[in-house]
Amino acid sequence: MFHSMTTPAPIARSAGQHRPRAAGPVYARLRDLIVRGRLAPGARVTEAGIADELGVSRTPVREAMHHLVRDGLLVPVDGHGGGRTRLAVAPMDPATLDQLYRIAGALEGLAARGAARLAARERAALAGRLGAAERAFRAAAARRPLDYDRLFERHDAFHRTLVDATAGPELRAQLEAIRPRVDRYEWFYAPLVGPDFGPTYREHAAIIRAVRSATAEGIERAVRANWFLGAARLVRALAEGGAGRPASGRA
Amino acid sequence: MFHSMTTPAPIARSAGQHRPRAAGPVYARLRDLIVRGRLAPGARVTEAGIADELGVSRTPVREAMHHLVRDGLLVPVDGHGGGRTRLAVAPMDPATLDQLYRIAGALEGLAARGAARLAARERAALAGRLGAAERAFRAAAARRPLDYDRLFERHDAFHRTLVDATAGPELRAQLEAIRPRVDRYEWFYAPLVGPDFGPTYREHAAIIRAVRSATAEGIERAVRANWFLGAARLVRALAEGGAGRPASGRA
DNA sequence: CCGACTCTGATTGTATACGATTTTGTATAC
DNA sequence: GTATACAAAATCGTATACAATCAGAGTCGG
Repeated sequence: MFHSMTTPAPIARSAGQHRPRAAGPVYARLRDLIVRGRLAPGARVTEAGIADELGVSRTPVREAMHHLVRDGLLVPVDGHGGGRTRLAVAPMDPATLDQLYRIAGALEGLAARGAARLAARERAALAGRLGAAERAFRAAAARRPLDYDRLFERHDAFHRTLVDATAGPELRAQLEAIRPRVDRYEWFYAPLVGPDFGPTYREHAAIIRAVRSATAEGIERAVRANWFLGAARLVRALAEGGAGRPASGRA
Repeated sequence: MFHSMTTPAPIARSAGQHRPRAAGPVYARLRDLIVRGRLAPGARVTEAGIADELGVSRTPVREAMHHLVRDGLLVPVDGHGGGRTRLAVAPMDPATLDQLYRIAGALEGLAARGAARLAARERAALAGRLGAAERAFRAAAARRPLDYDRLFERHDAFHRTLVDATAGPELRAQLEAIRPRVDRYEWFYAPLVGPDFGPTYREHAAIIRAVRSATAEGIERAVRANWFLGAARLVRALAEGGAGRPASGRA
């Protein structure tokens, strides 16, 4: 397993005899593996297998896997009637994508309403920061060849700027909870959408305008539109173009 | 600990020598303990303590506690800077309550939009079921003395009827994820609100009317209003009335 | 009397052993 | 050739042991 990984090396057994907390790194590693498609949808994942692969015992792996189940990146596989739970990488399908994006839109839209309660000075400052983030995103989108890592980072930064300025801790936590899955779809289908980011540019611009001067309802509408339309774009691209990025993992 | 529990007995060591899956029951038990206030906000929770109390080893308790952290019912206590995480029952405060209810409103509102896409016949049927659920809720609210367990069950049933008919699996999962915390606040502050459920009746009636004949926007607005106004009621009740239900747990 | 230091107890994180159940592979009968 | 029965491997859930670290009490010095 993980034949395509660039670093199949064991987990941080780096310095000294210290036994660093392994569950966190294991989780992060597994999550990224799934989000970036190195572990294909449907691939079965076993505790011992991952543990061997990463050079830790089953205990932290088990904890990480439970975490991933909670994230929706791993799902219990069919039979397990007895009480046993065999896990596999969650499948990807357009219906889930649509729901996920709508949820993200509803949550981020709810957060963004808070921008209307900001003082005029702060609203302007936020709009300015969003403009800067958007410019950075466009710059990344203009580079050739496309650097997807950078592009995703810039795109995330735009939304993070908005959320950090408007959402409370609970809302932020909710958004963080679904982000791995959203990122997974984004990463997977990106080649189908790009390199034409025109609609995204326009929707982001509308968000910035709304943050600058619209009512709470207007801001929320703009944010939701971005997510809802993004979902529609991806679903359509999927229906037309077929499979997305070739998964280097194995099924 | 758990002096006030009615059944401090060990977990299901009931039949045969079978070792039943313990993590699930441990989670459910701990969650209910917190939701119903038997474990007071701020109370520290240790793995070994719970394990002894419930007659299982630390392993399933550990799993359950991680689950509860994810639910937001347990939080890492102050320092934990090193890499160690001591856990305590999450505190309760009006700001969190407000955010939680707004999130629930946004999600359930998003779900309820789906009612507008239903066939006329099914919309009417859903409105009928909601009406029945609402009548059951009012009946429970009219009983004296108030049976909170029954009241909560009926109230949940109303919302569940709506969500089950309109939300996809992802959205339902999101709502389930925040429900324990919502229930916790609901349970804790109920004595402050009741027995005057007039506003709740009116808001539920508005939801039913909207489901019967309004647009997606109208339905969503009605659902949101119920949650947003509910949050406002609880926050206000808290500000006026002071502490809610006396916690029988220890701090 | 107050502050810094040390030591001990408590608590978490990880590793490993064991039992139980499911799944898979093989051989045999029809 | 197919299906069934049995055996063997695999995998999960739990328990327990051990190591490392942190919090707090107690003590000593100023």
